[in-house]
Amino acid sequence: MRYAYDVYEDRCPTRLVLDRLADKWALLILDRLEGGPVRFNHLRRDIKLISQKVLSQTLKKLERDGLVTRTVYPTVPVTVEYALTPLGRTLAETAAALTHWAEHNMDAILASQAAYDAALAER
Amino acid sequence: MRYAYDVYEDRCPTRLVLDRLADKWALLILDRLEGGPVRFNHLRRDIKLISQKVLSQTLKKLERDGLVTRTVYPTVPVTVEYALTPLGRTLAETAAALTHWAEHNMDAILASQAAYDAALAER
DNA sequence: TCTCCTTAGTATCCATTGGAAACCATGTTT
DNA sequence: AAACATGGTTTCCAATGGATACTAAGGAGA
Repeated sequence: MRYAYDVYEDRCPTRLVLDRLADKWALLILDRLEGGPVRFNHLRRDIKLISQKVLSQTLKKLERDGLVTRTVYPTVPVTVEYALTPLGRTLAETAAALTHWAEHNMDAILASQAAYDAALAER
Repeated sequence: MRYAYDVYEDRCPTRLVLDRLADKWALLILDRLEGGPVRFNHLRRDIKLISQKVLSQTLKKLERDGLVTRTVYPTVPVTVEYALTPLGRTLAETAAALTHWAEHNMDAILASQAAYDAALAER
């Protein structure tokens, strides 16, 4: 069985989506939201070195795609909570697989990079 | 059980790896190589609209990370074949999950985007 | 022979993106 | 009054991305 969409085709909207998902920050945010709703500055503190601009932009895109909801509570100062939608949750599982793969296979990759660089320097 | 690495930490090398994997083109290339070795120009034709520069750069990074091998055959003109390493194959499965997710959930995302944009225009 | 085609890239240029830092409004605490 | 919290936007510069043209080596066709 085949899908109606094909990521290998330019013009295919999946390209736009893949472009969105294949983003370091988007993956980390989705991963981080899996445990439940999180506030803006909380995300900012958890995901080290993400800038406010990029966090804000990325959340806006994820909200537009229907992966994340944004809820404002009229406290003082205002509280804004981000949470996964059901659709977002299905993606977060896939995203988690990627981040876990990275954590899991880090040693092999570092070793390969060292060997590659050494071989290059030798020439 | 916990890993020795944590993607949420800056300084953690997994950040660099996630940065590499969280790339539209890298995912598409890994996905494409799952079926077996493929030549440079074949990849270029298959992955529509990828530029030669980006394809070349991405393959080089994947090779450095030990995910892809590059084999040169002294034919005329020269043939260069790219293939997944065993490590690369484990990642390709995860990458495939992402591209398939995109193909599978495209309609829901397009609908969400349309609703979001309509609500924005209304205001 | 001259020109075009193939291979797998590199080189160059410009536009878009990314990140660092400053700034904003609002209101509480010190 | 000054500092801190909230959740952002704005500004600026450096880095990245993509389009295009170019390279070298050799084969095929005119």
